[in-house]
Amino acid sequence: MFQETYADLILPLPLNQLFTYRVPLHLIPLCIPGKRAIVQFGAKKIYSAIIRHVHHEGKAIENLKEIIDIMDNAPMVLPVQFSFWDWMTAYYMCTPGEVYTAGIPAGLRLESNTTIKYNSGFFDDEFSENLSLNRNENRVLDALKAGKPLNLTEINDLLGIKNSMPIVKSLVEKGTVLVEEELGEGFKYKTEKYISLTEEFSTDQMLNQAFDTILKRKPRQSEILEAYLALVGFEQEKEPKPIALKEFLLKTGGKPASVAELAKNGIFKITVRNISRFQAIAANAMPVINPLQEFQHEAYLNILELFAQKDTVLLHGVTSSGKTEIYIHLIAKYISEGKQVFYLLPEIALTTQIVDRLRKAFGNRVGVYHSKFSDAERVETYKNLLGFDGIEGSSPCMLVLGVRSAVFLPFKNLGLIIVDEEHESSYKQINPSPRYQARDSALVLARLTGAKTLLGSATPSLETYFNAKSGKYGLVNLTRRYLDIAMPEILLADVHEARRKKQMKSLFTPLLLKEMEMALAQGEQIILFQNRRGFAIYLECHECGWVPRCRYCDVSLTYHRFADKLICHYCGFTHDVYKKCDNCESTNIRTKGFGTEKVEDELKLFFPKATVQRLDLDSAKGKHAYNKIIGDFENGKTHILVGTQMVTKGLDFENVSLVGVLDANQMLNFPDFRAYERSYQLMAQVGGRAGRKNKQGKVVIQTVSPENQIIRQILANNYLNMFYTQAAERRQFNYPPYCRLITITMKHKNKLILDDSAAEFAKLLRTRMEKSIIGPEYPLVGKIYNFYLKTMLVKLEKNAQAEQNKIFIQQVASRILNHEKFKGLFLIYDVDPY
DNA sequence: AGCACGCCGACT
DNA sequence: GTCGGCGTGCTC
Repeated sequence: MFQETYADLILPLPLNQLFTYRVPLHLIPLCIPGKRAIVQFGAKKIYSAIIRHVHHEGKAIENLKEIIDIMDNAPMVLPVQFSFWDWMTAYYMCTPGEVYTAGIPAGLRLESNTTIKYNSGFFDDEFSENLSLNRNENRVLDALKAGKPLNLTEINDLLGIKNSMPIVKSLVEKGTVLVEEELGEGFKYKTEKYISLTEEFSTDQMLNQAFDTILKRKPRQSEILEAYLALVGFEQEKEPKPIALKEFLLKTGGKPASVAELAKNGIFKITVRNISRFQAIAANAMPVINPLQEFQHEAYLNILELFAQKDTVLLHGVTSSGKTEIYIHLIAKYISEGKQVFYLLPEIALTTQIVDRLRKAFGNRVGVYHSKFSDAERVETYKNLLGFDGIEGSSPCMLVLGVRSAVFLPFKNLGLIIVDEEHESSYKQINPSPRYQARDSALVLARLTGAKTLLGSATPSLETYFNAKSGKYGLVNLTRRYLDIAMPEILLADVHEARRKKQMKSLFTPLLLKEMEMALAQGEQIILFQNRRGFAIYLECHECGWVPRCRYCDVSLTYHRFADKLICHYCGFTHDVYKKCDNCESTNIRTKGFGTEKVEDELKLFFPKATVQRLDLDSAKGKHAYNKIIGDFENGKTHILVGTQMVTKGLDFENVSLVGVLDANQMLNFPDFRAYERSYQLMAQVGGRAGRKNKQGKVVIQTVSPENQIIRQILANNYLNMFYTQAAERRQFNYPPYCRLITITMKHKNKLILDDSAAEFAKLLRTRMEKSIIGPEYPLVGKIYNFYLKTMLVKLEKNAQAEQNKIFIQQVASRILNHEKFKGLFLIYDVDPY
């Protein structure tokens, strides 16, 4: 009996369901889970969707649409990845489509775009009199007649209205324009032309004949042919060797026209090959793996021993203990056993420094997956791992260095995952959904693939260290520094006291100034750390205290000197700098607070001869800006580097003798249960940048509370002490690692409805999770983009059935969302918030 | 997320 | 009247 075939597909949309399509007969043999299918969704949109299940149970829905086409010869998403996707969807309370969007590079996700173009078959002379076009319709038509096709957004911009659909529709009805649905181009191979002898002319005999006849009076072509034969080393009866045209012309100085002539005469064959977008490492580059020092070797053996019993090991090694060297030896071991290694690291730590080091050790087998790479490059890496990148002679990378999103790569033979700087908060994706923790996700990936995981950090997160202490993870300590470089000396500068004695010079204490002068005098470099978070510059009226605020959000606007504008950090709203107070008309308006920009300015006053550079999100925006700043500092062009968190990340500089923390309290006072842990981590990491082979470095911490617990622990370089005191607090107040958190953010345009729905939501949740629900409360910023916000914190007991609880939350949520009274309510889940 | 549809206030 | 904003519902 004939059975209709159906496929459940994942569409790249935030919809909490799969969609069933009919599989037409001719596509049935090709329809395999993991491949992409092209389908129409809704009235016009066309997407590439992932085939999740193929089956014969037709839904009760009439008129199921058919799959238009199936794109791939083999699955793009492997069975293990589907397990991983399913886990992520359930754990982070997101939709399959969101995981698809996050996990597959954009070049592999096709989506149609609506374009509107002038109907050239339409003759306006004949009809224009009968057409009554209004002003907007005329403007659109004129623009289309004069220029290229436009999309809807462009027409919206052109007219300055939000929805130009009705206008386009009217124009279509009048026959003046055409609407086309175009599928995006997606990934394209980078190609290169190659030349070789045609088969016909692949023998001595034929070549001689060619020289004597066809090329007799063609000296240019003869030269080219001779040059080719000399270059490739012609051998009788052997396959003719192709050579890249570009390379050939460069080496021989020949003209492309002569080559073309030879091809026309049937002697040369020109082929087009797909080539890699990544620069090849010279074939003769010998792998360099430095031997380990004895204490490092011990740790290495220790890790391997623990891997025999545990799936996860934490390598807790002080800064400059040479963790990377140990990683390299582990990678070499796994690769030699034919296993792939995935090296996960934070965005900012993935620098040329580390890539070069690993390339030196592992040559061409290293793949890099970074957000600064173009999408085409990411597609290439993705396909390379699948084993069909279409590039001759390439094989799947054995080592992949990647950032957060690399956890989605299709490893086929994974043996080891290394998570470097494991404590880094940037492993957590905040927006958009899925709000996943890449370190935690990597652990799940390891479990699913049977790989081992090594977590590495000088300042492990409380969660990880807790797991190591409890025996869930193996623990290896590295307490010595490479070449026994001394730990830096840490000095406290009491800002409070300096203020009292009127000794503060702008942002600097006398101690920090003195140390800076000394370092500069000896030709040494300085890093200054100022975490601007929550402390940006804003304007204030000195007469009445008025502060400019965002029109849409409940926050004050911050001043950006670079753009000379006031900007809302939440919605991006910008406003010109106020010259006059909006409240009292006074012109006495000043800036308050300080960030890295201000520090940079002040430094120029105090140290006019020193070169100062700034490293933060603003200054490192461009593709190469970051590398330039780091490079300048590395080779000594810059004397003082001022930066935010970015300066703390895994960079090693030879000549830095002094690190200054400008305001430790700003971090300590941040309203978050992780503020102390973070402050410790940041200060320990940035402090670790100080010190050189033969000289002890210095760290100066400016603070108003020198007796603060964390400051004391930093001073004593006592991570363990920090761990125990912080863990005790977490236990007392029931925070991770003693429980799991979920924050639920509710959004509505109407404040009253928001309050009502939030109260109702909390009430329903409390029926089953009485003690676990905190709030709802207004967050620090109570209104963003004209939406009022309320948050609720869910604390799940460590051993509670987390999955059951999440399902319960979602059930309650759908009741609330479907409630007539609460229309227009949005919910955002953040599981394990950071 | 798009996109269609329908309601409603504010202009020519 | 009609234009354009905005809320609501649906997508195999």
